[in-house]
Amino acid sequence: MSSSSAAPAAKPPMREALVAAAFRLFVERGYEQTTVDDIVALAGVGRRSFFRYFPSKEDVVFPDHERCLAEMTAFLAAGGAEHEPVRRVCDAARLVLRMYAENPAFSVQRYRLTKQVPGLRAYELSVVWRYERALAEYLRGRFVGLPDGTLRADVVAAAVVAAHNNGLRSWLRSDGEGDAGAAVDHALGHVQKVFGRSATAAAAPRVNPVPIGAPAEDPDDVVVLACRRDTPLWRVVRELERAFDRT
Amino acid sequence: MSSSSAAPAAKPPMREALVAAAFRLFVERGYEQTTVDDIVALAGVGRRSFFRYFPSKEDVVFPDHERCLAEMTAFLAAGGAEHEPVRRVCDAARLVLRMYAENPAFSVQRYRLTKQVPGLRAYELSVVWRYERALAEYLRGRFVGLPDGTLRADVVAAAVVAAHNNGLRSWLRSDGEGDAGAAVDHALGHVQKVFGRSATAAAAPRVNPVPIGAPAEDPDDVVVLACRRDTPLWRVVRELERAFDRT
DNA sequence: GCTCATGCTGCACTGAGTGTCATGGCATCC
DNA sequence: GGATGCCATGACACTCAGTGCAGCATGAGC
Repeated sequence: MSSSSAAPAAKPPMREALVAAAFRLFVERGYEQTTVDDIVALAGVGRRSFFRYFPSKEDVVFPDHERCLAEMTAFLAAGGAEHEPVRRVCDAARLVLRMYAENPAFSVQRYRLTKQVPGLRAYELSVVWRYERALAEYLRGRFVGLPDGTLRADVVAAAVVAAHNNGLRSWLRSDGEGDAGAAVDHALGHVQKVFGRSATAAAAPRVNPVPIGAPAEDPDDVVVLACRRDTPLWRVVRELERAFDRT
Repeated sequence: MSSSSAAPAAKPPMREALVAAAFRLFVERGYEQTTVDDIVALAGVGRRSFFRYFPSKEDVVFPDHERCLAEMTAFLAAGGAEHEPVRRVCDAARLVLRMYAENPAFSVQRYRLTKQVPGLRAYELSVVWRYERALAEYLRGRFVGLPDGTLRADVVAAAVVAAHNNGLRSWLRSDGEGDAGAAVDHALGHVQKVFGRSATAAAAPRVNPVPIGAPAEDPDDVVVLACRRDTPLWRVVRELERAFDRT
């Protein structure tokens, strides 16, 4: 009855069987106390088959990150120059959150595992690093020509990943009860406030002649005036007036 | 003749002998092509002694990070509330750079190794992660009470680490020829411009009553006034005057 | 029925990492 | 000076992750 007609479905269930067996044992007796032989014994398959589906014991804990990374890469490659770069990478980060939110129970279990097993933490870091590199590469392309383009790309990518993880972890700590999307949106919104569009102005420590009276196409848009603290007051006022006159 | 009188010196040179032997073999025939038995054979010691000095084969590639991490932790713990938080973590990051710059040739060799051996890259990521956590913990303490304090701490820590690594890597790519300090200073300066002190104001879209006329203890210090773009001009001026009056 | 391909299994092997015990130097104490 | 205890090292055996290889099943195509 299980017609294997549809193309992308009906893959061999051995992968899922191995993941299920592995997590049962990991939760029961711990990751390091579980050998690969234990896993394949419980799954009822040969030991060699395990390493056919997972290149290492750690990989069975993160069975879907490879797919998600491919999705993110495709998402970034698809977006042309019509999107604002920082917003684009924030949206890309939300793809990762979506993957976590699809299986809250699984994600929470995995979070507890990675929190206490150093080897898994290291593995997770290498996964996160690949996400961050994907974001940074995209931003480097978008920032090409800007002064310190690669530096800004790296910094923004790191900030986005940190914010995403901050929101994600607070959701995971709540055992997947709260609203994952809201937590991450809030965190990413913070980063967008700091870097989105105004980052250019904030990085240049001189009076910024942006027309303040212009119509507010983005209500959250801000104008930044920066000066050295010892600037004479009359100069601040004069530069302000000059900026206002440009309107 | 080698009087072992001084307390902190004359430690067993076996550690250094193992590092030297390991690196000779790593650069000669590659990291994965070198077994621990090869290393101890070249160093002329027993295999068990290797794991007495290094908990894993990877650790021999990063023999001084543990010490550097301890230094950073101490540095952050020593600094009271009199230092500006973002500047403080930037200075802490410079401790890592100093460690790299002490042995340029060694650092460049290690860089080439970690660049092409995935296992070493993963290990390095876990080391960097511990630095980042140290910075973030410090910042969380300094940002306590601020809205989104932990989020800001995580984001700033990630940005500082990313900037530091950006500068460090560009120096390593130049085979340690250029000025490492200048590269990292430039990168960290970028982050300080974005987050330093003004981060609070930039993140909160309201007038920030920082006393502008105060003496400039730091000539690079900046004051940021942020407001929504559709704020009436008279309100901007009034808030400015009010801020100035606080001096 | 034969064959070829594919996927699974068992087996043997390498190499990292650990526990345990014996040895041998070295300082101390009597 | 000799006995004692400590500590660093070394030697051996063991577990377990990961890999290469060879055999064996099943299922499709001719």
